[in-house]
Amino acid sequence: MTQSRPIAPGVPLPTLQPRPAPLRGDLTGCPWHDVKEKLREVGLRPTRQRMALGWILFAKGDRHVTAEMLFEEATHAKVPVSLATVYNTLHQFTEVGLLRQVAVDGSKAYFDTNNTEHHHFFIEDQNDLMDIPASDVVVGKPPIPPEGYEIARIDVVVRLRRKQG
Amino acid sequence: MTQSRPIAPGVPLPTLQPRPAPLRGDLTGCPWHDVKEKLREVGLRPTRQRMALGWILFAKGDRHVTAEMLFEEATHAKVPVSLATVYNTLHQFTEVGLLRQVAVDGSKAYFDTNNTEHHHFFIEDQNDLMDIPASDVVVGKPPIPPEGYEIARIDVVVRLRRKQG
DNA sequence: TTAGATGCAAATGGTTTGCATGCGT
DNA sequence: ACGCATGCAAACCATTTGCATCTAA
Repeated sequence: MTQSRPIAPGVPLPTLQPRPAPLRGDLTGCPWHDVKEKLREVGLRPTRQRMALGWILFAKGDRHVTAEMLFEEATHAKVPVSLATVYNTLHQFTEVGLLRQVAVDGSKAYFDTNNTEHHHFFIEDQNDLMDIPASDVVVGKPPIPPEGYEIARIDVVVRLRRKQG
Repeated sequence: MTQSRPIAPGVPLPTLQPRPAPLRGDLTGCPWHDVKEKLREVGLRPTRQRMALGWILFAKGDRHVTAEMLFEEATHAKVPVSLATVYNTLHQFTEVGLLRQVAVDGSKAYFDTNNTEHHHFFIEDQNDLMDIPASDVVVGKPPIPPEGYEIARIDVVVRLRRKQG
């Protein structure tokens, strides 16, 4: 990461009208249509590459990806996408709350498709991220922020190392 | 940050003999001698630039610095140091437990002179870090790591934003 | 004397940007 | 058609590295 782009705080929920009820009839279970709808809901035009990236990201359940990983997957999937677009898309998705950027400090930026309240294990030797069930880490009493500030988010990263290296 | 260097886990304490008793007589309170001793204790040769950087870092109480900040301070203090040496020194200090690298994900790496158990506020707009008193955030029950792994460290970053931007 | 430190500049590598071209609405 | 999206390549910037020169022990 090179420039300081604030990690999307909380969830700056959709600017567009949230569908009143998610009754999707026969579209249910069709990832492709789900992605299209997801994009519409947040006001992003469902272009070919956004659809493809969204499909890769959200079809397989919770994931932690770097730009490079996503780019590679897209390429393998024969989806023509440039790395710049992958970066753009990841950031746009993050801005609208579809993704969450995880601060592990490593050299790369990680994006998490799970935008619910939860924290992470980080395996240092492998640069590998995994979710910790929300129930498993309890942040006791949140600290009182200084005057004029409020808590945007609390990140907990539990760093793991191999037992007795 | 460009390459993935694992954040120094726990505190890989000194390789050298820890002084049996810190009875320092008239040296007490002299930051310069303290730094020299600190370096000796961890087995680092007290060179001119390490002394100077150590003095800048540790004389003023708890601090959070980036390589650039430390470099600038040293330069202002008329201490001839190259940026590369600042990086080297920061990492060496971190390896021996004199510093602690903080993962805020930002574009830069932060180093904290407070290596005791504590967590951080991070003010997103200002890229500013501050300590949270250890008592103020309670990580309830630490999560159970996967088989074969143990917890190296738990990092908690409380991200702050200005109230009602 | 000599292993370890330092400085400089060049290389690295993730990420961003500028601008011409493409595509969804 | 209009304007956002995309691709490419160059720019960026924090950090690292190679190597020749110094310096603490």
